[in-house]
Amino acid sequence: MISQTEENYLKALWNIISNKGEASVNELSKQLEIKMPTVNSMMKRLAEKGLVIYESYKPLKLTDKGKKQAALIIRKHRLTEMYLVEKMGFGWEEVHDIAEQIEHIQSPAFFEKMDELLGFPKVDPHGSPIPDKTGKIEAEQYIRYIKLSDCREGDTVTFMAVSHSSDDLLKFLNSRELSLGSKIKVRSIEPFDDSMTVSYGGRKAEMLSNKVCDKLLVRPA
Amino acid sequence: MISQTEENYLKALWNIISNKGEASVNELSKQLEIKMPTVNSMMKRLAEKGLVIYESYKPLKLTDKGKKQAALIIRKHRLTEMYLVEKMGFGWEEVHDIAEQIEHIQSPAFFEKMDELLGFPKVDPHGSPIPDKTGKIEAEQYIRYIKLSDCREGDTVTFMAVSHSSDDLLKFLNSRELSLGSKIKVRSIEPFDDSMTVSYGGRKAEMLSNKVCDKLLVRPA
DNA sequence: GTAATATGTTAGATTGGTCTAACAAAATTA
DNA sequence: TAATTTTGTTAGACCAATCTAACATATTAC
Repeated sequence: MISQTEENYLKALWNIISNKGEASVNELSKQLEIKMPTVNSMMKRLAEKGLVIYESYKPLKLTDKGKKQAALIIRKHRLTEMYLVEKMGFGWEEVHDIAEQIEHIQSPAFFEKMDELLGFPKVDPHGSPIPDKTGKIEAEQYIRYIKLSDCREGDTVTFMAVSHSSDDLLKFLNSRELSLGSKIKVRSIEPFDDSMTVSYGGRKAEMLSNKVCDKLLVRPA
Repeated sequence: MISQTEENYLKALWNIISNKGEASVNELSKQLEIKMPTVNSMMKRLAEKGLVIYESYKPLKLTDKGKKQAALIIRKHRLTEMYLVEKMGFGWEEVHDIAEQIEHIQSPAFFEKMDELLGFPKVDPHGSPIPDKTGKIEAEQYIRYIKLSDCREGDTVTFMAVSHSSDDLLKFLNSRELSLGSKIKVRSIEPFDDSMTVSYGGRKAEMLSNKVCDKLLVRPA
C-alpha cells in the first residue's frame, strides 16, 4: 500500500518537521538528495493518499495518519538500531545504514520480537526516543534535555543523547570515551570560539569544539 | 547495480535449476507469479548483464557469475532463517517470509555478524545447506540424502532436511513432534497409498502419507 | 503428418520514480 | 519599489517493471 520510497519521504518529512516545526519542498529535496520537481509530485501523491497536507507555495504538513505512519517507521528504525547494538554487538556509529534498510521490512512479528528481546526499550543507542506501537512518543524527559553548548562554566550534567548524529561525530565520541550516561563537568569555556574544556569519567580535561557541544544533549544535575 | 527484482528472478532461476536441472520461461513465470512476457524481457536484461544465458526457445541457464550471485542471495536467506530461529526464537515455519525480505539487505557486515553469532552454520533450520561466502555449497552429505518415501519396511534413518517446505508441512511436523535429527524407523508401508507407519522419539506408530514422506530427506543409518 | 495445445516472443500500454528545462511566485536585497 | 535571488510548479522525457493482445514456434495428441 505504501512503498519504500514513500516511506522515505514520510520519514524525512517527519524529521524535518520535528526539528524545525515545518518543512518545505526545498528542504526535503536537499535532505533526500532528490530534485524539487520529483519531491513536488510525490507530495501531491502523498496528499492524495491522505498522508500529507499540500497546498501550493505553503509549508508542508503531515496529516495525523501521516504522522502515525512516519512514527511507526522511526520506531522500526530505532528498535533496529538498538537491537544491532545490544544483541549483535555493533557500535553505535555502525548501525544507521543497516537500520535504514531494515526499517522497511513488513513483519509486525519481527519487530515485536525485537522489542521483547530488548525489554521494550524507550530510547535508541543515540538516546533518541522510540515511538510506541501506536506511534506516540513518551518524551517527557527528552524534551527537557538541553544542549551542552548552552551550559555554563561549573555546570555538571549527564550526557543523555546525540542529536542528528553523524558517523564522524560518533567516532569522535568513541575516541574520547564519551558515552551516554557520562557525568560531564564544564571546566571552562573559551570566549573566542566557545569551545569547552570538560571533565568526565577518567578524563580530566578534554577540549570539545562548539560544533560538538551543540550536538550533545544533556540533563542538568 | 542489481535490483531487488532482479535478485528475485535470479533466486527463482537458481531454485528451479537446482531441482530440475534446467528452467523455462514458463516455470519461472509460474513460480514468480509474473506473466511470461515480463519474465521474457527480464531474461534479456539479465543476459545483457552477464548473469543469464538466454537464447530464444532454449532452456534458461545461469552464467557462473549468475550462479554466484544467486547463491549469495540464498546464503543471506538461509543465514537469516537460522538467525531468526536460533537467536530470536521463531519457529521454523515462521521464518520464510521475513527472510525473503531480509535477504535483500545490502550490508556484508550484517550477515558476517549473523554468521559469526551462529557459529558459522552449514545448514538452515530446514536442513538446507548454506552456501559459503564465495557462493559454494559444501553438500557432500546433503546430496546423499534420500527421501523417506524411498525407504523400505524395517529401515532406520535420521531425519536431516525438509525439501521445499511449505508452512503447512512444517506445522504438520510440529504437531507430530517430528524434528530434524529424529531417528525414524519404518514400521510398515501400506501398499494401497504408500503411506508409512513409523516410530520415532516418543511416538510408537505415526501414520505419514506418501505426500509427506516425499518431502522428508533422511540419512540411512 | 497434420491439428491442437502449450510455450515463447513481440509490440505497445501503464505506473512509479526519477530527471531537465522552462516558467511562476515569494522572499530578499539594493 | 524594483531588481535579483531563491523557492516552487508545470511540462515533458526516460527507465524499470509490470500488463494485455497478437503472433510465432515447439510439443503433444490423434
